[in-house]
Amino acid sequence: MPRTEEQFKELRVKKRNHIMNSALDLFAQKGFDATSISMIAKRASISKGLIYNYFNSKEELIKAIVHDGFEKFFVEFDPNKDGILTDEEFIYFIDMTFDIIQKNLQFWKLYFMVVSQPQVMKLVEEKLMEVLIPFFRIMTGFYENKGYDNPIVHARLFGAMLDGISLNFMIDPDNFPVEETKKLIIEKFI
Amino acid sequence: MPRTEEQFKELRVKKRNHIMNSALDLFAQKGFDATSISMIAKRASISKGLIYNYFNSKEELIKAIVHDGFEKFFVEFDPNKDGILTDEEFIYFIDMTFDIIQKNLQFWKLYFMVVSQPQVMKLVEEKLMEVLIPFFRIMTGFYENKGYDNPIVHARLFGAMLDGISLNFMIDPDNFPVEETKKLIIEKFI
Amino acid sequence: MPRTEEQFKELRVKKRNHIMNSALDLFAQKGFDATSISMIAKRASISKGLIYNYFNSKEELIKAIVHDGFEKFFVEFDPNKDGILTDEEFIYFIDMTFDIIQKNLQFWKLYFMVVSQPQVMKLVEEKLMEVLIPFFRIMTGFYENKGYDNPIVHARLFGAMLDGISLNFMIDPDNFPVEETKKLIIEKFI
Amino acid sequence: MPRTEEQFKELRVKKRNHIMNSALDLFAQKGFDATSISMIAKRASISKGLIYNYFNSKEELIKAIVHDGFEKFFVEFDPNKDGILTDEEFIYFIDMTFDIIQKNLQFWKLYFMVVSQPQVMKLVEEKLMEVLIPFFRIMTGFYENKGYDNPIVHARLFGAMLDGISLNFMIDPDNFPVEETKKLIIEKFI
DNA sequence: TATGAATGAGCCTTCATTCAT
DNA sequence: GATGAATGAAGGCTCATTCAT
Repeated sequence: MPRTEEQFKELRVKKRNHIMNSALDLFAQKGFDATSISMIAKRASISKGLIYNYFNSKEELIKAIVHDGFEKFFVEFDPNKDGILTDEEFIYFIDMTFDIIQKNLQFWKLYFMVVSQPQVMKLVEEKLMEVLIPFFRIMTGFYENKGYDNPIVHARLFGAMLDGISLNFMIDPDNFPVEETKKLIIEKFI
Repeated sequence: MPRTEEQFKELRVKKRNHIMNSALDLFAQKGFDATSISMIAKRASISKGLIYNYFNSKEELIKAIVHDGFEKFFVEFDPNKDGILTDEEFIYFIDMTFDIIQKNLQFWKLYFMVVSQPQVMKLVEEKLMEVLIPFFRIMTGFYENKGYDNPIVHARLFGAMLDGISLNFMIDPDNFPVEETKKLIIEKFI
Repeated sequence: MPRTEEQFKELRVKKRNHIMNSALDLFAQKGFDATSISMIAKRASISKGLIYNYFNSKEELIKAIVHDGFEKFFVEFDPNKDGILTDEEFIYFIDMTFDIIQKNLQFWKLYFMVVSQPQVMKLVEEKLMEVLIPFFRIMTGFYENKGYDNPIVHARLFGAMLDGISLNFMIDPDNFPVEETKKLIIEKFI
Repeated sequence: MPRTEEQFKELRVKKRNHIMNSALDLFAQKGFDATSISMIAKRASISKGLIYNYFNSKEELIKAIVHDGFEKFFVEFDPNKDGILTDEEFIYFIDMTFDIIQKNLQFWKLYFMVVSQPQVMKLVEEKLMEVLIPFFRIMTGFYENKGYDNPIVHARLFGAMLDGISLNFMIDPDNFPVEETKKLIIEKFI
């Protein structure tokens, strides 16, 4: 009894995700260059060759991981999709951000790795901008609506601070004072 | 008749620095793994082998670069070395920080590369802490003296923000609104 | 459709032996250090990289060769496996020894190379002892049964002489008076 | 006050010997390839360059060591230089041999290393023969005078046994039953 | 005579990628 | 779709030897 095309496709998607997750774990733990295709294959319990059935190269693989990760992040940001952030949404967003980072620690480790390694950054620059530009637009709008005279600088500082916090949180997640930091951010940036 | 010991020593120090500078350029530009010893040799206009006359391994080389860089940074921080930061010193420090980053862009690229690549981070973790711990102690003291009730969280947030700003500045130095950001930081964090 | 596990295994065993034989030839002919992985690959008509698919390092490779060789030797010694050597078995053993050396000249060259190169000896010391200790036990038993008062010294002298003969035979096999030497040994050591 | 030419020459000879001794130690301990010129220089407390002032190459150096060692051995063998060995001289020779080996353990380690490494053997083959041929001539003469019908085989077996004993002694000098072995040799080979 | 910086060839090893099965 | 043997380029590193001083 042959499977339907649908079933095949679903299987492929599942396996593809499985490979990406295995790779993400290793990339985040060891770095891009220090992770070999062999290691990924072993971790995913498949053969080396099969990886090339799903991704054309190691670079395509990390590209796919980063793209996917940002796609997910994008969906969770700006809840009602109107491009406008109210104070309540802003607070909710801060909450969400820590939540997302905590749940996807691996991915954010990868993110910083990518950002600080030019050779890898090139691969994902475009996708990154696709996410960051709307983010800055919304944040700038938020400060504009508050009537600040330099909303762009505010937005950039806020973005930078978020990067910094993520970085620090990621380096030592267990000792980071999450709740108190949230409060302080809200106090200072709203 | 051989050179005097003095002559040899001077030669070594000079050449060592030359190698470190060449390596820093490439590490910052391409990343640690993507930079080969061959490339460093070519950039420094010396033979591959000579590098190993000055550094036992590629890892030792990056270690030396990071150590050196932090040593310099350490000297410029806390101007009067009393471990106490006044408001004026704080403002001066913000100024200095941007200055230092601007002048040593390469080094700070390297710094983020190091922090976000576990395999490299291990090599310099100790030295890094040697610099960061006093920094946090002083910052915590600063907020304590201001009578805030959670000086540690303030200090961490400030540190994180500084990381984030450096990172953003570093990625796109030409379009970063330096002066306005400085003002905003002072306004928000003093 | 991939090969069956069976097919892969057979392939591996065959290729592994092929590599070991190629390596043995060269090690025996040129010495361990003077034989490069490149040379072995060329002799085996495979790529350098493939050798590392079968052996983790050059050291592992020589280790495997020595282990294998001794394993074979061990099987041919002490024919009826009772741990006791009769006069007839002793004579047979002398015969066998020359035979084995003659047939595995390469391997015995390697053996002396190994024994006299500390850095290589370390690698195979354990395996060597695994073979030599039972050999000495049996030889000591042989002289004990003859009622000699210093069977251990007899056994050692016999072993030493065998080493020496092998060494001399190996250096110039064509001019070595095999048959007459056998007779003389039997005459002197029985 | 300039030194006389004589004094210069003596100094050169002394330094040359010093280098050779340092090198011998290391060659015997680590093997020829595993010993670098740098290590020899360090052990001799001189510069790398100076070694090349005394020896044209690493190969020349080991050659000189082996030549020198055999020269010394040759002098101590056949005490009265008449080319004839009496029973007493033979016994004395056995004694001497163990003595010499014990006193020059390093050198004899080197000897076996050399013999079993074709690449090195080539370098000293000629010199070796220069010593071995007279040795065999004398030993053959010894057995001829005793009226044996195969004096050459006797001589070769004796030589081989001496090699074997030296090898075994060298591998584990502390546990070798020197005195008893001497007795046994005399008993069996005279 | 003596030094050690400098070279460059060559070594061991790794790994992304291909391909026959 | 799936396997893993096989390749080949490149990387880090060592070391005999040379040479300016």
